[in-house]
Amino acid sequence: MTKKLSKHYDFSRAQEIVYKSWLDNGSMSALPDERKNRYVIMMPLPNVTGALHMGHAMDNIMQDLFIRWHRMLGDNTLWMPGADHAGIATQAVVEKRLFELEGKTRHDIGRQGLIERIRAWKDQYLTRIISQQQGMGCSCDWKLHRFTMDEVCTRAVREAFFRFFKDGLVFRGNRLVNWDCHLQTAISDDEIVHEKIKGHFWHVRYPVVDPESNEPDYVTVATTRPETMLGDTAVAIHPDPEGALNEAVKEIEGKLKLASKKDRPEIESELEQIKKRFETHLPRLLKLVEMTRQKRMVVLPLLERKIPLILDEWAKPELGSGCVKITPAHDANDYEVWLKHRQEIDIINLLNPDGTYNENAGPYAGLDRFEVRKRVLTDLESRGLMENVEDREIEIGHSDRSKTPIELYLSKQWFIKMGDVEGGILFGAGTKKQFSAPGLAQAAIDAVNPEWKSPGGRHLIFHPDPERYASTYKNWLAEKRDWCISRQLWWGHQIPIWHGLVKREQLNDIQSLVLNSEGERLWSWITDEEGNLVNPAEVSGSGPFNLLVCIRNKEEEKKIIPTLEPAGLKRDPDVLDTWFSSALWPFSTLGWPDPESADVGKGRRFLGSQSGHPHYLDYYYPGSCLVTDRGIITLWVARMLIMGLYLQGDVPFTDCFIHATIQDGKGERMSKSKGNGIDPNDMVAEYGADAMRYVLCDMQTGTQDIRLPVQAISPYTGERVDLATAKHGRTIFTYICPRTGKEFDVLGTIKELPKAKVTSDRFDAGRAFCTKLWNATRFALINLGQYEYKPILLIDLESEDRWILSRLSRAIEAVTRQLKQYNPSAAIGAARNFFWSELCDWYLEFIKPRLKDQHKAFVARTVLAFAIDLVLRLFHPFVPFITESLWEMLNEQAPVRGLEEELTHTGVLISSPWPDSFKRFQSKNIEGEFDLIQQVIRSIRNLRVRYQVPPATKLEAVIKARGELVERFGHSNHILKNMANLNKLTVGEDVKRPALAALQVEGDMEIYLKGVLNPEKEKEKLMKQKEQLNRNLESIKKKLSNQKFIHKAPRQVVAQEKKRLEDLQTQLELVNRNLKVFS
RNA sequence: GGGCGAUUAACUCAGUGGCUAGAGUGCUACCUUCACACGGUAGAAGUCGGAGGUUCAAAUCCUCUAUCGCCCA
Repeated sequence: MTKKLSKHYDFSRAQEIVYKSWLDNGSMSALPDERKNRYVIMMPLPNVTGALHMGHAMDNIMQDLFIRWHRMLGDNTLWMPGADHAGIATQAVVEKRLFELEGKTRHDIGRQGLIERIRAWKDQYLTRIISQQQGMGCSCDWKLHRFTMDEVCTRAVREAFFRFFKDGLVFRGNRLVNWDCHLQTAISDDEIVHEKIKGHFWHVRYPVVDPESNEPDYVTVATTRPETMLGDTAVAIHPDPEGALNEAVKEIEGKLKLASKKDRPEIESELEQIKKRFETHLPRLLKLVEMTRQKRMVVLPLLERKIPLILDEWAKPELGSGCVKITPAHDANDYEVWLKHRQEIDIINLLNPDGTYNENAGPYAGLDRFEVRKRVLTDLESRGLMENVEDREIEIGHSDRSKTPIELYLSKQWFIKMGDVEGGILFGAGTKKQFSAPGLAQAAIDAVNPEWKSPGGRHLIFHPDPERYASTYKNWLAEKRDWCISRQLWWGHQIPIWHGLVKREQLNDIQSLVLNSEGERLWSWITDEEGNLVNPAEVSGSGPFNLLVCIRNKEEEKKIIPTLEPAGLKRDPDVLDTWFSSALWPFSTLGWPDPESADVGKGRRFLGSQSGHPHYLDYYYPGSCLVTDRGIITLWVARMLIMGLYLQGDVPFTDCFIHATIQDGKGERMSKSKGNGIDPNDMVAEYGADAMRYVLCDMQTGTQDIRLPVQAISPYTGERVDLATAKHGRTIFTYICPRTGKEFDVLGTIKELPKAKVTSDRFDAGRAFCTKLWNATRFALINLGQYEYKPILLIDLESEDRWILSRLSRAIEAVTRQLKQYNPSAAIGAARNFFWSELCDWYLEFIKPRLKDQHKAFVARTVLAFAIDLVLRLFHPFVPFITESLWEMLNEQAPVRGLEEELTHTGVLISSPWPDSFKRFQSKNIEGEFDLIQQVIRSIRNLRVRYQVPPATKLEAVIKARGELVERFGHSNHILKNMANLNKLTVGEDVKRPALAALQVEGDMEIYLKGVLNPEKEKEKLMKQKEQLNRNLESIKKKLSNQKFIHKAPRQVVAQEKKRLEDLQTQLELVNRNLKVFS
């Protein structure tokens, strides 16, 4: 059968068969058992927004690598797969499609209608995502697959929210959101496209109220959005304009000192202008500061409203007039100012949700924002309040979805309190791991402190660069900014709070309901104006009261809603931030709060205890390692830590491996929506899963970013077009085929253009590797013949066997060490280096003669089978399909492998043991000997190339070397003759230089190749060598003559240099002596 | 604007103070040798972004600077 093995690996067939066998054997199942050593990875949930791209592939393959490695190490492994409903992103995609295809908005089809559409979308993409993951070989337990909106997760979300609420950590407050006036929804920062456009900077005068004779009668403020002035509630001035100007001068002077000549004039003029301000602006600003202290006011033109002057550092004396208008409800910076001055100034919202101005805009009420701008400008002009207008490039945020300009809009949102809380917070309440910490954020910060330990004795470490990523994490958490958890969406977990104004008498009904429910099943509070929560039982007054009721679960809802709704309480329409549910992922998936009663759905694995083993939550929480991209350290990792600590009393995982971000050839982040995303399925189809995995593993070094140049396959010629250099067509998603000059699309955005597949020739290397591995194993299988294992003694081994075993042992050590250090590239590099450069390039060649020799074949076969077995194990976590296929063939040919003892295996590679390092095989002597042999063989090959002697021509060689070396060559004579294709080899200390022979000086050896000679060539070569030697000698001599080096450098380094000097001198003498011969 | 990081061969990347700075791809020459041409052998190719500093010694540490990327505002 093996003889029929094709030269190339048929990956598509192999992948299908192998994956099915893993599924059938239950090789990927996670079941609690008696093992104490577990390894748990919770998959970073892909969004159901769309299909996966190469960034996800990297993430999944890194996880699979570590899961497979730990499975082979004998750990009980769980890799939990799943997907995220991704609220905003998914709803946006579906809404966009709805509008494009049917011209409808969500309001046309209603909440239920939209949710159904999104569910259908989700089902479609979830299927696609899973097929992509299975296609690349992910060995997760699919029977555990979770979705953030399935029953198990939904229950966990409710429970978690309830606990936060009950502990007083949820509150409602104001917040500026990005408002899309067209779609009438808040949108996230990622959905804003920033564009630079040519705009204007209008300088407007605000008259001072009752100015005295020595006072200015107006202040000038500048704005790019004049219509927002209607919402101004103050004008700010820097509290210390002189100091601020001095600072500015200092800074520019500092810049000037370091500036290049070219940049100087510009900086000098800038400096000049600021210095002038001490005369032109400062007196006026100082006067205004004084007036501010006297609580003076200015008049807001058009509305004739009096607004105060305030002191705030946000006003920059070095810019504009030095004064700045404050519009808290429609500008993020101004809102910050308002927060600081909320006792002194108002906040005025001007907008209606549809983008028209409301009653606060006085005469402008009811007009659209664009119309308001026009009228405000005309009115200011006509009143002579417009000082001047500048042209200026301004940045405007547009909604990615409606393409209309974004407004900032003040709205009520729900928050979780991240800061410290008086009296601290109890973490892990009700578990065996209770502890107290000052606040949610603080607890998560503590968790990365190496000194800190959870009650379970754990903390979190980032890899591969612990400090860098921990600092990203800590810096973000240290701000302790409250977490806004509400979103004005329909797709997601609706906030389980019912609220509204309740009259005194109805309050009693609700209160009795609270009292009637059992224990802690229900919790409710009344908010006061500040958003603080008060127990209804303690409320006095006649109302109405603003009441919030949080209901813990669906069963309770049924009982309580009939009372709540008639009383005027309505469920909050908002849904929770997607990250709220994904932050619970490490335990919501395991059935928390109660695995025994978790409703897992059809065909899924039961999470309760079975066969006397603990249930999933007890057994698999806390997990081991989170594998993700650095982009979500704050959004997700930090929040998982908070949730884990707060609800379980322990970190959700002890290690966090941050892998590289994949970029395209231009250095831009890869994403499907940019058109530079590669679909892993396409690569799997073109190159095979293993080839793709091989390259991704090889690319995963320590650095943050990896460029993966992408090419489109031209639909016209089938040739590859590099997208980093290709010319764009009419949009950024279309390119011009260089051969035909015709345009094609990479995303399918323009229907009349053909769509090109995106690929990358970077994967060629992976395919080449797979072919090599395939053929090396094929070679072994062919040559094993009727091999039957018998134990052999180490004394039976030839020197090349001992050499390859020594190298193999070191390779196993290196791969294992690099995996421990989270360096997949170095790990696969060590494995490849052994396999390709040592096993294939040398050892297989060494043993070819023995394999043909009946008497010598057995030992060679034994070592060969042994080495191939271990190579397949070493490569399995990286390239699982091909290794598993080859494993099956190897088992057929040679079911038992081993040297002195049999190697154990399970029949399938996925669950066979990771190799021990066989340290006893390591020998420096034998490795040194083979270094020498390789050196000689290379020299002879080199001579052949120089004299163009075909490799097939047999030659005679003579080596002159020191006595100890001569002895070494003694027992490897046959190897040298074989590898260098010699018919005769003479080695000795005193051998004579053959008359007609080319020469290579290698260290202190002289290697002669008989039968060819060109004195000129020899001379040239030796001269070159001499030059090189002299250069090196000079630098060493210089070093050694430096007394400081002799005295200060470590003794070892000095000794090493001295030794090198000697070696080089010996070699130089040899070269010189031979030069004389040819002259 | 703040933070983090990158800049090393044509390309993609290793290399955290000490041999002549490495690998893979690509390139050049030769080789269809009975595992593999998705292969083999040999080779060419780098003033380590720039400037300054610390050190006996710098790609590596420090300062500044340029360019690019990411996160946050």
